[in-house]
Amino acid sequence: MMTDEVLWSQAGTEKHRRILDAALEMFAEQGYAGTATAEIARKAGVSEAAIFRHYKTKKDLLIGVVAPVLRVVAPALVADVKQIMSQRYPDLRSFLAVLVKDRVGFVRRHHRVLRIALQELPFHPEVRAIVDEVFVRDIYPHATGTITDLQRRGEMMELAPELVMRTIISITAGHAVHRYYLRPGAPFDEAVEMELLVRLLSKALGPER
Amino acid sequence: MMTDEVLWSQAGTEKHRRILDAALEMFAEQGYAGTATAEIARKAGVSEAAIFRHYKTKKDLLIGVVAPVLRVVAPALVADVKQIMSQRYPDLRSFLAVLVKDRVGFVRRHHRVLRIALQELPFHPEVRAIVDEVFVRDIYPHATGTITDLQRRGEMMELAPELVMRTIISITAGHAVHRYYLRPGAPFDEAVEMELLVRLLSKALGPER
Amino acid sequence: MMTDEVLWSQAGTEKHRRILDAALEMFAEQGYAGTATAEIARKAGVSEAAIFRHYKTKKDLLIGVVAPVLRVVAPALVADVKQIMSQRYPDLRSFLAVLVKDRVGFVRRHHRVLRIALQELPFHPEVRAIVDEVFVRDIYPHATGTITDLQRRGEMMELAPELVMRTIISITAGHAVHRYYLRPGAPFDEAVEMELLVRLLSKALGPER
Amino acid sequence: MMTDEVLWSQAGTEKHRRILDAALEMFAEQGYAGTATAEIARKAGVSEAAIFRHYKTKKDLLIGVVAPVLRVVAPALVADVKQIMSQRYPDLRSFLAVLVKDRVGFVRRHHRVLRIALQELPFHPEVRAIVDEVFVRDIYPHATGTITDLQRRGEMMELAPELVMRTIISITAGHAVHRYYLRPGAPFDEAVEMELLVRLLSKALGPER
DNA sequence: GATGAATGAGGTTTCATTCAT
DNA sequence: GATGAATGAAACCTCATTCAT
Repeated sequence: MMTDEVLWSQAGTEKHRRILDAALEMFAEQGYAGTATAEIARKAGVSEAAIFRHYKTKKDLLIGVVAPVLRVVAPALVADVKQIMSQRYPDLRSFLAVLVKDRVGFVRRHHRVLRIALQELPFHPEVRAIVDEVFVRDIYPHATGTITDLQRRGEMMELAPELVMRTIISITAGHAVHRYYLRPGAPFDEAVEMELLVRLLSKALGPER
Repeated sequence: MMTDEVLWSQAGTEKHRRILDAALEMFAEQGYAGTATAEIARKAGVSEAAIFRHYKTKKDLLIGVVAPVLRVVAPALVADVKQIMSQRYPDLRSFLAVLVKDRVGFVRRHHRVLRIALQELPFHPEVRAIVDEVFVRDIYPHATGTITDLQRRGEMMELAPELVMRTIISITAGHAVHRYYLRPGAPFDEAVEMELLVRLLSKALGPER
Repeated sequence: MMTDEVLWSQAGTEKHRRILDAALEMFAEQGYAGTATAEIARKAGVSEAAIFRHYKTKKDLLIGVVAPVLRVVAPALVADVKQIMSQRYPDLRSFLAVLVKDRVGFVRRHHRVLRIALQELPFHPEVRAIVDEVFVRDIYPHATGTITDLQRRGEMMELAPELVMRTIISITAGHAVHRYYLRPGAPFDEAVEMELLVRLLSKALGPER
Repeated sequence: MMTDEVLWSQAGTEKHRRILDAALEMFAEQGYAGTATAEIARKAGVSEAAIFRHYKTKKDLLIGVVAPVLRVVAPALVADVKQIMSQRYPDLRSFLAVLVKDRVGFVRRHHRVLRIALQELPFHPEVRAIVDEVFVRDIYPHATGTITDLQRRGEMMELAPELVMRTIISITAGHAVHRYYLRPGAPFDEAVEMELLVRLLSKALGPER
């Protein structure tokens, strides 16, 4: 089960990796502005100066934590989606089953980075730019094609692709926010929850009677 | 149309009100940790010391900004919901139409306080406590009754009330997040969006075929 | 005998004045880059934060130390010079006697600020700008008039006023540099030195045989 | 035309030379305290560690930059002066012509090192020691001899040799300061300026009428 | 012999909070 | 009651210097 820490491809040294791990955890827990570089250094077991050797500023460190996941990992997963999309499914439900499973897994693996990205989105133009870029360039175009295809085949209601995406994201994210943000630590059965998400989305987005 | 600033019932003096207005705006824009008390004082046109006359600490000020809306206003609106719920509707759709309109209006009026509450939720137990309290005490019980009633009448699919609520909140919040958080300033037609929300929720939550 | 410290007209409070005094002394002794704000604070007997309450940055403090003398005091002395210039002297020598005495006194009173100004001149455009401004606007024009007048009366050799000034300044400054910079603390007789300066300048600038 | 960089006789390797060149330039431009060793390393195209292989401390590097010029080059030029002095001149003016030309050339070739030496003089006893040593041991004795000789021959006014030297240095340095320090980059005609210096010095130091 | 990584000490600046006036 | 001044603590960041590789 790949976790965020595995993908510090930029980090050459062991200490560099520890810095990124610590920053990831602290930023997710306390927010960017609420985390002191000294705390990160302490948690990483390095000197503060070591942080600033790798990142000129604290904000560069934030970018260094958030960017890899959004820029390196997201597109990789988009490839999965493309592969998912390129296949034929007997119906909308089977398609959603595969898609939702993939997305839920993505969120599970990267929920801390995603939390940071969302939390800092309104405060840092740089973070917003990365999110925009990934969505507009990598995700949106492919999704549009698949959605219109499903609609042409009568499997999905007529609705602007953008709104279809927003609906899928809303329901999936609602689940994620509840799980990781509002009730962290609460027990839950991922398979059951996923089955529910698929059911709700199938009904909501299925063709109108 | 009532706005956040109107409800500083606690604020006796003009200055006190200006402090709360300034804090509301800065906390929403820059986050709690990213806002200096000096900035708030400057924006409010008062001395920093004036802030600390009314609030012992900066965190007290945060509570002073967030609590009124969640504690005073939310229950007031719950009363509306109760009234909404107590009526009989020809079908699920008409019910959702009224409910969604009410909720969307609430978010429109208080979106800055809501943003602060959500942003600071994970960092301040005090804020989380308020949100929990309002939900568990005021909203959840009433909603449960109404939902089971609708299900008994065959208007709504069988699903734990908590999950029904989460679905309604997810889709409504997804809309709000998009509007106020991801694309602030983008033009949009509230009536059309609300109609869409109702349509999607009707389909998602309607009885299974 | 007025000293630098007297002219902190900008300093409202006792502590503010102590900050400027300490900064003046430390900058003169150790240079701008070689002086820590903590040292200044300690010497002034205030907290470091107090410094940054009055001056946004360390460089602003430098300007705050240098500017008053160059901008407020220099023009005041220029007025003296103007008055000196407007009188008639029996010969070049008596004129130079008055002028040199005035200048030497100025340097004696403000040698620390002048030292700072000269030391930091090449590193800070702001300091250079002030020096340029004072010279070009206040000193150069008046001096030009007087010099050409003396030349018309046959008391002074023919030479571009700018070069006359540079000669006067060179010899006077050479004396000052020796006294305050190269051999600080060495005993010396100001009256004798001044008499020598006048003698050399009279000969150098007198009409050619 | 020899420049500073040529005389790094101590520098065995190419890298060592590049370090000294870079240090010379940065110290002259930004001052010793205002220059980081990292900047020097970057400009020299070597690692910071390389600097500390050659010089134990940053201050040692300063000495390594300043000392060669003052200790190795200055005496060499003193030899020239000695040779200049040992000749007979028809009058003071021709003597000064040769001397001034020599000195002005020296300053032109080494103005950056001289600037550093002057700038750092008050902050580093080591630098002061070198300057003192060169003056007291190499330059002063020879100059004294020559000056008294000229005075015995009636070519020069009666004045303590030290003061004669200070006068020559003041006027020459005034010219240099103007050229390299106050108005760097301004166009000027060295021959004309030198002629002026000789004229002024001849008049100032000539026998009294 | 050279370097990239690392760091302790210290740099400037900001912050929430207090207090004399 | 309100404020301008003040501050201790801590923020982010830089520096000269060392050391494992």
